[in-house]
This record gives sequence, structure tokens and C-alpha cells, in this order.
Amino acid sequence: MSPKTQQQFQELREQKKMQILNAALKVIANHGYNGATISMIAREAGISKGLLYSYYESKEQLLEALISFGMEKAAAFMEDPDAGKPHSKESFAAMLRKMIQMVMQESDFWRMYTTLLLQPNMSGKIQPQAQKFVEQYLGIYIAYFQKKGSRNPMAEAMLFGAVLDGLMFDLMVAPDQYPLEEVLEMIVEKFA
Amino acid sequence: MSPKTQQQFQELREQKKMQILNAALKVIANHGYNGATISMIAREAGISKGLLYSYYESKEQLLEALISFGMEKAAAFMEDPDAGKPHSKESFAAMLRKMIQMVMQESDFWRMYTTLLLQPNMSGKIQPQAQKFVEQYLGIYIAYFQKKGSRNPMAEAMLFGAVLDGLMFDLMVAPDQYPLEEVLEMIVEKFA
DNA sequence: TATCTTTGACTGAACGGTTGGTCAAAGATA
DNA sequence: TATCTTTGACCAACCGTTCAGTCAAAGATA
Repeated sequence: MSPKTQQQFQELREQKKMQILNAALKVIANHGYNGATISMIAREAGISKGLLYSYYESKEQLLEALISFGMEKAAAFMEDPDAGKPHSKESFAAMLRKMIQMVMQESDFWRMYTTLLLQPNMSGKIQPQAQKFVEQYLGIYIAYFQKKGSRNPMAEAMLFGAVLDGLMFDLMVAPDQYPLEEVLEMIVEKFA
Repeated sequence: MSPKTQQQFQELREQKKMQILNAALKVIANHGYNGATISMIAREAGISKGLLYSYYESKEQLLEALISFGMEKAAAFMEDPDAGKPHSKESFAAMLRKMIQMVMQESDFWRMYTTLLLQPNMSGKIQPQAQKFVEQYLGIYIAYFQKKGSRNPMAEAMLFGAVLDGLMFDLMVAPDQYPLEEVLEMIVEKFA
């Protein structure tokens, strides 16, 4: 059959696929989709250009894989019972912290995500999955503000969404020297 | 001497320069700097590729002109006494509205601005002017929250900055169907 | 008025360099 | 040996940029 078992090859390929994905994410996040070249990505992944095409059939498909992978991670985070549905001031603060942590841990992905959403000719690639994600966490917070007795739960949830988006943006642009703790306290004070 | 007076030429050139600038802004905002080609920009401006180079010496310099022009507009807005330094709940709401209006009116510019800031290899082009702008309006709001007796004026101003950034982002991504009025009311309720 | 001259805006073919993508050949392993 | 991985030279297409040449408009001349 083959010099290595099918399973051995499968595992090796899966591993290398991840290696390429991570390299692509880093390069595309820093240079934009059009600014990132296949050569740059291959170099970052430590492989040749040709090999990349044995794992992903085109640059566009590589981007799609990148988006799917990142959004699946985000969806998994949302479904984590450990982080879901805040009921008290404390769990609100905990979920807020977890969310920030997720964004900062995967900051390359979220930078790419943001950039893609802002470019109409690219946004189609990410819009559907993004919309689903936003609706999901919006629903959670509408429920929270409803339970809290907000005068307008939907508006408060959307404003809180804007806070998260803005905080995410500010942290991505200037990750150092941001007084995160003090701002988080202020958010809890105003929203929790 | 000359077939047209120097002044006539000057005016014509100034006019066409604007025409190119607007075309470039539209194309670059929608496709990103690297995704936008000189051909696309020239086509959008209704001129030939060659002519563009008699007005701007390179694609990079065109981008710089775009940034300068947009940031000067923004700076002019900040210095407008009509919009400066909120002292009361009402003037806070008025300035908030004016700011949103500016961003939506120049949404192409702010989309480009955001995208550039998020890409490290591009951010150098806009970072200095952006920083100056942010510091300026941050100062205004630190003073406002100080006067209001906030427990932590700096943190509250930064949080308010995040609100503006997030709201701006949400409006750029989904300009229609955003419940702006209700969210603005909520902002005034929480911050003014 | 009719003709000539001068000007600079304007065009698009062409250039060198880079891109995404292909492929024949070499390498590695059991 | 048989099979899959890996390489990098290679290609057509496209990029930003240049430049030789065209053109309409307006002053100058008689």
C-alpha cells in the first residue's frame, strides 16, 4: 500500500494543515488578505509555495478555512457552559473577562475578522457566520438586561455590544498601556 | 504667453485633484489599500491611469494625501466651537450626535482609517495623526467627566471612547436597521 | 476674422517586477 | 520498490509606473 499507513499520513497532514493555518492567520492579520502573498505565508510556515497548494487549493479557500476555524472556536466558546448566560453581577463580570481574554488570545483572528467586515467586497465571506455569532451573544445579553429590569433591554444590549466592539478595537490597536482593569470596573459599574 | 492663465490651470488642477481623491477614497475604503488598483481608481475618477500620475506621484503618496485630507477635516470638526467641550447633559447629547453624523457622513474615510490602524505594516502611516486626534477628544471628555464628579474620569472617558469606537464600527458594518436613536438615548442616560 | 503658435491636460501601450498557481523531478520512508 | 511528500523553477496575468505622442483651448498676429 504505502510506506506509512493511511492513518499516519492523515495525522501528519492534519498537523501540517494547522501549521499552515497559523502562519496564514499571522501574515493575513498583519498585511491584509491582498497584502499577504502565498510566498510570505509559505515562508512563515517553513514550507515551500508548492506544498501549500497540496493542502489548500487556492488562496481564497485558505481564507475560508481560516474563517471557519476561527468562528468555530468562537462558537465553541459561546457554548461553553462555564462562560454562558450571566445571572448575577459576578457572573456578568466573569463572562466579560472571559470574552476579553478570548479576543486577546486570538487577536490575530479578530483583527482579520474586523478588517474583512469593513471591506464590502470581502465581507460576504464572513458576514453570515459573523451575523449568527453576534445574534447569539446579543440574545444572551438581551435576556440579561431584561431580567435586570432594564427600561429598554434591546438598546442596552446593543450598546453593550458596542462597548465590547470598541474595547476590542482599542485593545487591538494599543494592547499595551491600556488601563484595562479600570475600564472593566467601569463597565461592570454601569452595566452589570 | 500661455493659452490659459496660470490661475485657470491651477483651479482646474485643484478640482481634478479632488475628483481623484474622492474616487481613491471610495475604492480604497471598499477594497483596502492593496486590493485597490490604480486602474480601478482611475476608472472611478473617469480619467486615464497616466493622468493620475500627473496629480499624485505614487499610490503611496495618494494614500498619504487621502489621510491628510480626512484627518484635517476631522481636526476642523474638533476645533469647531459649535461642537466643542460639552458642559451640560444637553450639550453632551448634541456633541455625541454631531460626532456620529461626522462619522456617517465620512464613513468611507473612517472605514479606511480603521482598516489601516488594524494592520501593523500600514498603521505607521496613520498612527501619529490618529493618536493626536484621539488624545484631543479624550482630553475633552476627561474634563467633562471630571466636572461631573466621576469617581474615575480617565477610565470613564476611555470607556466612552470605546463606546464611540464600537458604535462607529457597528454603524459602518450595518448602517441600515441600526436602532441608533434608542442606543443614543441609552448612552446619554449612562454617561451624560 | 482667419490662421498660427504655444501650452499643459490627457491617453494608453509598454516595461520591469510580482503575483497566484502548476508541475516534473527529487527525497523520504517502510 | 512503491507511494506519498516536498521542492523550486516556471508561467500567464496583473501590478504600479513611465513616456512618446495627441488634443482642445486660448493668446498672438495680420
